[in-house]
Amino acid sequence: MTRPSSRPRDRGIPEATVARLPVYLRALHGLTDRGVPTVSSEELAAAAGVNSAKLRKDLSHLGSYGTRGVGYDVEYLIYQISRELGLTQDWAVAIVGAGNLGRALANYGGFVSRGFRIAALLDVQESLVGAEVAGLRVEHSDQLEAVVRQRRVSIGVIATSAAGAQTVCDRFVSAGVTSILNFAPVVLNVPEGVDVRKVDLSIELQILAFHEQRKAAGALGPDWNVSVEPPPAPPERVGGRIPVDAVDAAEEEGR
Amino acid sequence: MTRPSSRPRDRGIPEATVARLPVYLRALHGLTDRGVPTVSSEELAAAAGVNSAKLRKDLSHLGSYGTRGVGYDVEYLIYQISRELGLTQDWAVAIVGAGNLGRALANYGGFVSRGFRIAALLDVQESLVGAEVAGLRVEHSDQLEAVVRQRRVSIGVIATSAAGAQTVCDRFVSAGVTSILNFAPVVLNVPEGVDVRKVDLSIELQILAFHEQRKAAGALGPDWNVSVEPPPAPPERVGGRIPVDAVDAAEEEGR
DNA sequence: CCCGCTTTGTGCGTGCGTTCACAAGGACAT
DNA sequence: ATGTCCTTGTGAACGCACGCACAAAGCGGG
Repeated sequence: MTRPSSRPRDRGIPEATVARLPVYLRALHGLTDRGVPTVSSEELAAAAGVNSAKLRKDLSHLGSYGTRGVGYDVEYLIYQISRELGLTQDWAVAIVGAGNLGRALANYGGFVSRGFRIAALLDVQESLVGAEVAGLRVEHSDQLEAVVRQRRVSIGVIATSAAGAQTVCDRFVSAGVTSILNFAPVVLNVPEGVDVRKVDLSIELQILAFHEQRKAAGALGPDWNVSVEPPPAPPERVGGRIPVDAVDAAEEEGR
Repeated sequence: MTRPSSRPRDRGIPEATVARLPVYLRALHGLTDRGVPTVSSEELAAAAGVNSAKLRKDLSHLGSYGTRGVGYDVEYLIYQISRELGLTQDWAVAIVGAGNLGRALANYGGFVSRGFRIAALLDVQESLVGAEVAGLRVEHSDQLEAVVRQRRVSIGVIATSAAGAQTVCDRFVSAGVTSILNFAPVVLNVPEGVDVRKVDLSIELQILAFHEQRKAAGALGPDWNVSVEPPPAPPERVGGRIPVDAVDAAEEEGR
């Protein structure tokens, strides 16, 4: 302790910690709803599904907001975490893509309750423009730049198909958006200084499948999954840069 | 190298690697669509948005499937990764919750194209039962256990509200599901041996807000965000278990 | 057959994240 | 005022992950 006060000693909060703060916040909100005034690291950790030592270390990065022998004041801790995450101000969010996912996002209550305000819902498809979703009128994507500037949008959400995502991203960036949440299954290219977070629904399923397979594999012995289908063409190399039309080595029908 | 062959030398693949394999897979599919037969680690890494050394190390965990001086055979690598992830078999998935999110998931093409088959879409709400979504008839949640057993469901997706999530989870588990993908904003309690992956839309936004705030903070100097609203009641402790009405010690305003 | 070019596969150093275990500190009872 | 009890905050050890940089290995040309 170099500082006498209980201020965040260091502005560098580990990424891993930042990612968990919202979880703690949610658990704390649950506690206030139940009228709990004070919570120990052990209890809060259980509610958040983490190790209590990890929780304490995480919280210690924001400052010394607990009372030894007692625990943390729930209300106070909520405020401190919210402030650290920047949730004490409200953030204007624009969602591009009013398909199933875009509509689901617009209707998602978790946004509004955390200081996020859906400033616009945009789509290219004419038939969707003008429709009302979650109290919002769907606007045409042409309006993207105008909307971002006029409504002070600082976070862009991409809920389009993979094909259109990069274009939307570029337009967000050139309009001044520096934080983007991407649901499209593509790797976005952005300049330095722009943050992109990715949520890929199918990736999560694939990770689950991997573990599920492994559980099953244990019961069946190793190598149980080789050749469930004919192993498609082992390396089968022929020339250095074979042109596309060189489809001579047909081999067996791969997969 | 202890093994002469090019089989996965070690069955322990790092989690971080597993999480990236689906990304590589997607990039590889993009390459086949463009007719590219062979790819170097440098190119593939660029397409996947990672470091090329990391990519090579990741792939080395599955075995030695590249050719030095040439690169990787796209088709072959796709097969190997797919097999490792368990995508060569098809997985029956049940989605509970036919709200906006549930419907979005059912319509999401990324599932089917990766070996996942939506076996059922369930909801408690009577008004939704019977509706057709993505070629599926919405069934009542009562059917959960029956559906899981009869259709060999091995992965459960929870797209309900926070309130119902734990119940649905418990029912999945007791019906024998050991892999769960949770979209509800709660920490699920599951027994040993059950894998849960969590996707929380609002957490991602909160992480973005944190970084966005930090960018803005740099320009405004430190402490710019203190007291944008009155700092709510510093610890204000009095007794061990103070009733809500005990509000006396104001202290100095802590922070 | 040999040589040089290209790209893989990996040994190794470094840094981050997690966990243990305990000293420091505050509250309450006596 | 003092001692006991409880919980925080953190020093230190450990383990995983990342990235550099290079040796090993295949390919094509001469």
